[in-house]
Amino acid sequence: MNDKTTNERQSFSGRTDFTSAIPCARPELPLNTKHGPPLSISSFPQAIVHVDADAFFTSVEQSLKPHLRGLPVVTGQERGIIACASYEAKALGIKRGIPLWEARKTCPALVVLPSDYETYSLFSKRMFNIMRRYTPAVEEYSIDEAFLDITGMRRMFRSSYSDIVRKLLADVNAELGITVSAGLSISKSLAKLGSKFRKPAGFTPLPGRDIHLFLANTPLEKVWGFGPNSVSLLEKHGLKTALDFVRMPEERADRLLHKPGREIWHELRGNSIWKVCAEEKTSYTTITRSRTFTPASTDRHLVYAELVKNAEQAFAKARRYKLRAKTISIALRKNDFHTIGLEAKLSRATSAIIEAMPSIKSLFDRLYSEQTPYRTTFVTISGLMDDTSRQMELFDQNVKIENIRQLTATIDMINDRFGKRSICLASSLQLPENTRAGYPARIKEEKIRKLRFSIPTLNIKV
DNA sequence: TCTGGGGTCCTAGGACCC
DNA sequence: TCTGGGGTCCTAGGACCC
Repeated sequence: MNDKTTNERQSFSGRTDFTSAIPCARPELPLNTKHGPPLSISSFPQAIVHVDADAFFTSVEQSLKPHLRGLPVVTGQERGIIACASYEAKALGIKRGIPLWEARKTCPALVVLPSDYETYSLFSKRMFNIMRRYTPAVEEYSIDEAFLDITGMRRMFRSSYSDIVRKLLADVNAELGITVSAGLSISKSLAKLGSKFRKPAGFTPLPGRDIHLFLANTPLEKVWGFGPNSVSLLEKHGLKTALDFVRMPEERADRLLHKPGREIWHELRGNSIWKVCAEEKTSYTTITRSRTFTPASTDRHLVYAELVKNAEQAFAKARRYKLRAKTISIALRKNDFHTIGLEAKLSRATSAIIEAMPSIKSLFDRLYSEQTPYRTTFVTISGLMDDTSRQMELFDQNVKIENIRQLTATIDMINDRFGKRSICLASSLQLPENTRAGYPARIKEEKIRKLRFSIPTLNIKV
């Protein structure tokens, strides 16, 4: 028996350090009777890393503005709600999602900044580029998270997987002045659990033979893919930890939670189901733009203008990705958060908002009711398809369509050069009467349908 | 958790066809 | 007219993610 490794095995429940490398040769360990034998892993083990930046937005701000380091900083000024809190702010009990006035009450010295997404995106890109120096298999999962597949990289770097990750974290820290945390294991789910285990600037390797010990201390809600509904269902069946979940037969996991549950079951056992996907996102199935305005408004023109603004942005994004939309839906959210919507199919898929304007106007007129305060407007375009092929339909007014295409392209160019909304639709400017756009793509009357928005499920634990 | 903004995937069930 | 079985496609709604 080996004392060192025994200590390491206890490290998940005790808070001691756990930084052993995945591929190190260690003597066979005695079975831990409490948590049972290790899980058997059938697939070829891969080395997957999950990197998660610590309090990303505020870290970027503190990196760029050294006088903010060590201070409680939050972003989200423009919304009045905290989007990100620095670790100094978190230490004072200030969390994401709470209103600013409340946070200021707790901490009068709080530094409140507006969110600067362009800068954050730039840092994000730099961070991913640092990762690509280690492996081309980098999946940009979100602005501040990535998965890396470093399987087979040990020889090239002449070091263990753990040391590769440590070096990567050090590079990010040195070059960007921000800290990130990482997990290293044999599946995405496990790597993700690892990166969350110790933050900030933490690194948790999770070797296959110790998975069961880690899962024994992982509550269900920490598992990637288990939301409130799945957790409450599993708890009703007497489960408490991720280990309870993976110890049940696969068929039972499948019966309770279907395909997603079955996949999580495999992932947590170290059978990698979800591959690291390094391909850049090139398309969308839906594009949504929404905006909340405070206070809520009963002003028809304002609400309509906000809606049109969303539509303009949604179509602009569609054009950026060379897509056109067949379906458009709009929704309005009332002050009580009740949300109503309508959806319609266009007679022809389009990427030009002026073609869709009659439909938007018509949907809005049906949906809007006077004297009702609305707080949010939504526009979603879907049924998106490739817009690069110029297929003219036989009976369409081809000249008109081509004119619209050229007009739209010109407007895009001007807005690119002189800034967003240099040219925009008059109806998005809250003018009293909207100009009628007499363009051909109209909704088919019979195609309009009501949208239902479900109220978030309440999970009451008995 | 006092509620911003942007997405994805899965499943069940119905329509439709042979 | 009655009848069987099976496949595909689409839609609505649920659940989850950052």
